Amino acid sequence: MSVEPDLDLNDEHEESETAGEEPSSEEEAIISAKLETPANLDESVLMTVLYDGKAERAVALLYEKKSERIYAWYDNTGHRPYLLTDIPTDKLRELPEIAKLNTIEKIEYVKKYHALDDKLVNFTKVVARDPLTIGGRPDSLRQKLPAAWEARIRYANCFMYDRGLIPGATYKISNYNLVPVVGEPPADAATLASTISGDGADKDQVLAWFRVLSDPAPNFKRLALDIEVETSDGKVPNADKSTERVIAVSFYGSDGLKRALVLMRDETEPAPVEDMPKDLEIEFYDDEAALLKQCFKLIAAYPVVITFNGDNFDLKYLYHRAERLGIPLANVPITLGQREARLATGIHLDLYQFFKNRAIQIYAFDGKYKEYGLEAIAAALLGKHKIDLGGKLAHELSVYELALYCFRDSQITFELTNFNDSLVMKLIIMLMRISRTGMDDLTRIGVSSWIKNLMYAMHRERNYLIVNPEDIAQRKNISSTHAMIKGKKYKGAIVISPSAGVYFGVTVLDFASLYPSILKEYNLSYETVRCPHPECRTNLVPETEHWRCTKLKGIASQLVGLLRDLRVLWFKPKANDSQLSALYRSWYDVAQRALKVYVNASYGVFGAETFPFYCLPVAESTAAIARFVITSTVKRAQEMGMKVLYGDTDSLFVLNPPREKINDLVHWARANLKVDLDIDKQFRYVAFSERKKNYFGIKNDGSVDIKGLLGKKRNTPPLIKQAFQKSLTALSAVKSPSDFEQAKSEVRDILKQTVSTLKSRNFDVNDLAITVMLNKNPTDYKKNTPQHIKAARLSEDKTGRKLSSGDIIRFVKTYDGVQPVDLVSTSEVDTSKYIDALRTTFDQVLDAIGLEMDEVMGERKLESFFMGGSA
DNA sequence: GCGGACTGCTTACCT
DNA sequence: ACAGGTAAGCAGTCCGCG
Repeated sequence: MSVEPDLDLNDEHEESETAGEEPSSEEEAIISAKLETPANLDESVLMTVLYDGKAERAVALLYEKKSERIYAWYDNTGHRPYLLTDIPTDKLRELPEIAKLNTIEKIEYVKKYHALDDKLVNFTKVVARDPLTIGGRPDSLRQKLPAAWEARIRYANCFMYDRGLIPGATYKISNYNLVPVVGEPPADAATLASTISGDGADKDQVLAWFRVLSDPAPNFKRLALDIEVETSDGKVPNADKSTERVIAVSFYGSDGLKRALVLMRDETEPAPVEDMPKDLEIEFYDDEAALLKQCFKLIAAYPVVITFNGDNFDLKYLYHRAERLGIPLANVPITLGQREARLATGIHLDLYQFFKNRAIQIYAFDGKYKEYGLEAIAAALLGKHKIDLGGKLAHELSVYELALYCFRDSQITFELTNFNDSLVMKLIIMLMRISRTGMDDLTRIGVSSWIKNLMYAMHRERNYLIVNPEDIAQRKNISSTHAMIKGKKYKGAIVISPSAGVYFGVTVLDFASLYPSILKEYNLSYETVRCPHPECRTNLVPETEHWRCTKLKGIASQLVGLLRDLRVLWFKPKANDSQLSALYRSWYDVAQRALKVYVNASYGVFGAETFPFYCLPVAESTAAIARFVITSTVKRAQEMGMKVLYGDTDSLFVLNPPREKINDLVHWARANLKVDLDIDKQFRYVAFSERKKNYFGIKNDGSVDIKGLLGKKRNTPPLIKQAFQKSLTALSAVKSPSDFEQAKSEVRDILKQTVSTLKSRNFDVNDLAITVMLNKNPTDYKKNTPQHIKAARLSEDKTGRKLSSGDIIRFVKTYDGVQPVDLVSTSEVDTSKYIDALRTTFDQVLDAIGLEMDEVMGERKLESFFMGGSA
């Protein structure tokens, strides 16, 4: 059995400003004829669910573990798209626009729990034959009805939620039916499930989570690919036009495939390069179309294909190039959507999209990479690099050099999914399960959509109405605090001002996942903050006029609480449990990391208008309670005779606290504030200037923690950074107050040395480069022209290469403004600007250790260096 | 015409 | 398109100054 490919116009098109709108999804649902639809299938991972317009049915893509292939399962339950409305069925049938529609299959009453009003409500459910009848066209039902609910959910997702399908989990096909494969939960999980369910969660539900998250993922068969394109005019190749030839395509497969396809251009007798990997197979082609056909054959042979920016470049380019060369579309496994390149034969994973996700960058990888290029990410996570062409372009290489260059990119792209025991693949699978999101979507959408998807699924599971964003806004678009920052909607966290100085023996306490704990313990959710019950109105959140429900447990509160508890009480301890095999430990570690990513974002989304459950009072209450928690704890600590030096949001820096007092404080916080206070770390000493978010601390083992200081910022020139690093090394040797004189004198020497380097111009301009990232395209800076934009424009003029958002600018300050670092000579450098920068960078350290710059530099004021250096 | 006070823009950071 | 808070540098504006 096979299915014709078809373009499905699904739903969700216009009204892009509407919160809760799906990203355009129509084009996604192109299913190829190439996938088999077997009657029976062994254990398989549910990869994604799509809608097949031709078949008019949802289709699940499954990765069978045994055969390592993708199969399709078509819905055989007769599920259909629908929406809800409050118009009674008989009235609805009389409406002319309904009467004349022949794609409506059924109109019936359903009861839904309306959480905002805490009551069961009757709705009319309009079931249609296809998603476009519901939404996605100007004349769709959702546009015609005065009010509609659940009409904006992509059909494939709607189907998934109604069927309770969990992407990433294990299923099989048995006599054409899709059935979950459920493992037994670990024996000791039952006890814990009772504990967690004590908070209002259903015990079976907790056990279901255990089963799903504990099930290890297979090691997916996959193929990484990368292409190189000729660039005759020196411009970046345009993937929408594909006018230039594809000169190389390389592959790296999990099965050991290492191959490069290279186009023969002028060379007749290619000369191999020295250090060619022995197992790299190179195939030469005279005909570009033949090369592409071979490329497509390989792509089609793998269930998962990995690229780095394939959505916007590699696969897009290949598609349009194939079109241009007249390759029949039936031989091209790629289909292009609005925002992604899809494969008819499997799943396309674009790692660029995944790593660019802020939540992944910050929480999963601790901010180890700061730029989103392949080179930067591979360097940070793998310690591997692209081949340095030293300014040459790919098409200027010999065919062997080109093969090697291209191949290295495929290799590191693959390794990004393979390092650390395939951490990235596992993380993706785990996040798919938690967020109820297919692999294709998960890697392309942000956390707010991950959370939205799970929330929708939970609403359907419990027969809650999925309310419209307007329903929430109408009832509670109200704020009662003022943000510190202009343009922000409400007041956030508290930062305690430190007093300048060096403090020996500092313990840092912090509240364990404070915001999620507050959502859980204080019953915060869109329906429980400012709930409809008059009797709850006195249960006020401090500093606000919001009240919290005393009668019912909020759905978001419960969900966040459940995920938090699973992480803290189960997966985190199990990840460190030496009783368990290494395999399970590492899997549990992935689980706890994925849960952390998810749970950490769960507060912020309530303050984001784009989140369909956007509810300012929830975000505001969370922040207000967090302020209450930290201020009360500080007060309590002071009453107990402890000195609190500093604190930021959820942390307290305490001077030499006795162990018993800490224990008392921890118990007090649990009992009175319902939050867990932990010992985070211990410093031999901490040095504060009086700036907030700005200090350094030396741990007992001599390691250094630097926070917020200019010396660690990316836009500080290397010369100054190095001086700063050296000074901190000197300071890290300080063991007691009496060691300070020595360290101070070293800092003094470093500073003098640096000033003299600047003054004598005995530097490399690269060491003076200020590195800044473009957050917009250079043409989009309308309000003013910052220095890095001036430099960027100069650079564009000179090289002819357009710079764009995400690019890095390196520039140097000169006597008449700025210059890109590549275009500047030593004599143009305005050294006084750098002495100023050195001063501000060191002021932050010197303020803390009780020195002054002028004092450090001796009698001669810095200005005199400046006079001597310039003019 | 010029400098100081001010505001706003921009980036990078912290939690 | 998860949030707000802080530091810093620079661009641009307004005002006063006989």
